[in-house]
Amino acid sequence: MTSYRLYTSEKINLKLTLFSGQIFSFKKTGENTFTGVFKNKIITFYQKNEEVFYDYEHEIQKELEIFFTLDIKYIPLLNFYKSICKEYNFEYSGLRLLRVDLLECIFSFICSTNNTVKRITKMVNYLFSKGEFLGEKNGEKFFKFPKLNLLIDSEDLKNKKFGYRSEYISETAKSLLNFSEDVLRGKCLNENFLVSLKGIGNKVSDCIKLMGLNKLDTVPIDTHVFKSIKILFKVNDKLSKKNYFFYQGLFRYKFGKYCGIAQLYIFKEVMDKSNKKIFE
DNA sequence: CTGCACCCTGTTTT
DNA sequence: AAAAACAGGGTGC
Repeated sequence: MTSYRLYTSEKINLKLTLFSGQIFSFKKTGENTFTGVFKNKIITFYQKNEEVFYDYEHEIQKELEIFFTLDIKYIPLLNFYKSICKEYNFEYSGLRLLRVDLLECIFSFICSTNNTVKRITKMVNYLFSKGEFLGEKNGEKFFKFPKLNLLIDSEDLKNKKFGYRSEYISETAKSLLNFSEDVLRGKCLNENFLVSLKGIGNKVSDCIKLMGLNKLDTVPIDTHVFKSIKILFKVNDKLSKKNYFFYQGLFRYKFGKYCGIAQLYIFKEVMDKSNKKIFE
């Protein structure tokens, strides 16, 4: 395990980014120190002033640039959003959109329905605990994401208070069992595949596309984002299965091909304003 | 195809 | 103190 510096053209706020409801597998393991699993190995990030360092088996600058979407320059993008939208501030805070491992993403967001970040985190940690043990950091244990056959025991999940999501996880694991990860990636890019899985509707599917499939023009519409859509486009409507794609199209037309990032920043502002403690 | 009750559980509000 | 509503939706009738 060696320590490396992550070189970034824009400052990253680790805490903001790792606990913003995009990924649920990182744990605080010290002062400004966060540990999780990246590409099946333990990674520890820590922030010293504005610089980010990481402990990993080897140097992974390029891979982390992808993880933190450092290939996209947020500051010009946010300036553009400021120019076309006065309802929100779009202040760069070091919050980054993440590109998350596809399988982790799928099962995390199945857990997310009608749920809070706190409990999603608990559930996702339990799923990880079924995987191969990797090691400990500051008393916390870390595991690889489990093989799919370890996720089909719905009774076990029910006992762990997964509720009606137990069947969703079990059924989806069974459905995905046949595919290699490469094949799966291709299939998930298909417009209709994700929503054909149990427990995945439009919103969860869009979360998976945005974070797990590098489709940055995707805007997952939850109740909070829909509230801001009503303000932005001056409509008074209810979100339904039918008009979901209409409003998504409206949002995409306004904010362009990285509108998923606009969504992330708007969502954050809405959460901050409504004083909801979702980020902890 | 649309609308709507219901779903598990933990927390907050009434 | 108990009940209802809500929480970053989805399913199935």
